[in-house]
Amino acid sequence: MDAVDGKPGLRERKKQRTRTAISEAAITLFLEHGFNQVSVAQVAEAAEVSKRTLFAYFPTKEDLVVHRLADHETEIARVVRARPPRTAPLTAVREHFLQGLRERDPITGLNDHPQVRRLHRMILDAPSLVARMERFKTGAEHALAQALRETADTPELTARLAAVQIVAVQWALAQDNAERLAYGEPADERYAGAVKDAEHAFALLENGLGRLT
Amino acid sequence: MDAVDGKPGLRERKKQRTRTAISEAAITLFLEHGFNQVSVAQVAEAAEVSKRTLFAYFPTKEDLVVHRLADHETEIARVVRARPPRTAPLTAVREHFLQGLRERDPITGLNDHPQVRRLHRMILDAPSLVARMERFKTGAEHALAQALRETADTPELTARLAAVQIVAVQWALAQDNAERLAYGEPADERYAGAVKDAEHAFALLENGLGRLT
DNA sequence: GAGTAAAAGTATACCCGGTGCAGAAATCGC
DNA sequence: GCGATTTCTGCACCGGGTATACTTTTACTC
Repeated sequence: MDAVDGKPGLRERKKQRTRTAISEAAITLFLEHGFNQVSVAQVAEAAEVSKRTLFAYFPTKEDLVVHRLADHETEIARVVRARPPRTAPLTAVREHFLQGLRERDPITGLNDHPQVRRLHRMILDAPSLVARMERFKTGAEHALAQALRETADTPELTARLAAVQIVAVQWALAQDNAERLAYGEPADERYAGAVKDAEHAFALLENGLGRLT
Repeated sequence: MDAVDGKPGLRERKKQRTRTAISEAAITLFLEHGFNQVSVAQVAEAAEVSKRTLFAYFPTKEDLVVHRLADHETEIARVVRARPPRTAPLTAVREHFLQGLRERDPITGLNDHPQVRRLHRMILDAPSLVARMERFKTGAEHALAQALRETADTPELTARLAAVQIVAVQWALAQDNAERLAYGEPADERYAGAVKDAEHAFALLENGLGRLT
């Protein structure tokens, strides 16, 4: 068995296969019966793997779900780093979010595909998953703060403050959208309002809460 | 056994005593050995109560610690509601936070009493407790948003956005202070810097991130 | 291509947080 | 005192997660 083909050896390929097998078995069962209603033992059995092996791939039950979102954790930070020269970080983030709305990126909360909605519902119904998402937010804040420090040489504290505000606002927008779709509003119908709300929110971020009396 | 004394009957008094007995046994053991190193069974034994009874008083292990902070969850909201007429909500929150700094209120992160510091360390060392604190933040956001809606008739979305920003910033300030004290800086020495940072942070909230390039 | 070190997987037993249940014990109201 | 109600308890159980000791599989080398 020469390595004529791609780089990864048999071992790596097998590992990858088991990993996706476990993940897919998990998602399937969780979507069907709910996160709390399915035990990891059942997932392991469905994936034809021992419980111990499952935990070798995913450190906790929650990771079976959230590992798919790991990439988004640093997304805002990447957007800030990759922004065109002489562009304010906030502008870059806003444009990125608006683009997400146009593309119905699930992370904006504006995607009403049944799969996405069911996933959303599943997460909201499981407190431990919600808590895990919060940790995600924290990670995004740290990554963004670092990006701000490094690309806009913002002072330490200012970077942290700006980061937590930006992440919090973006999260709130997404939640608001998702909430409305959960109530049955179609994404295409919500789109205009979502854009207006986003623009309002980013304007608030840019100009501050000073107007509030 | 007449009820010559105060109102609460024997039953209520006993319940209250058991409750504090459990809580204090828990805090003592947790501070001494660490949250994860002590099992609820040990806490129950120390409080001379069955495990089942412990869970009748505190729904989860984490609650043994966090129930003491329950009051702070709605603190910001109360401050906003109780603000003098014609005062901006943000002003009220800022003044309250500055007062907290002066009084070394533990919630500002500027209290270096050994007890407080050990508690802080204990929480940070236990992921499940950190997660629980996040839920606290969420509760504070909701309460504040409602207060803004009701006392400044801020539109729904604006209230939510302002609330998440304010809570996030205040939390970040407290964390920054606590972090520095954890490094050994005395509270009295940190005080001036903490005030300056807080004023900077609230100015940022008021005037927005527009200056950021 | 056989042999072997290293890696991956398994079975089993265990710890801990949390719950259901059935009955004992304490408190209350009269 | 006495019955009704509440509280407490012991025990068995579930599910997530880990330790240990063992077998299987892959990779490397001659």
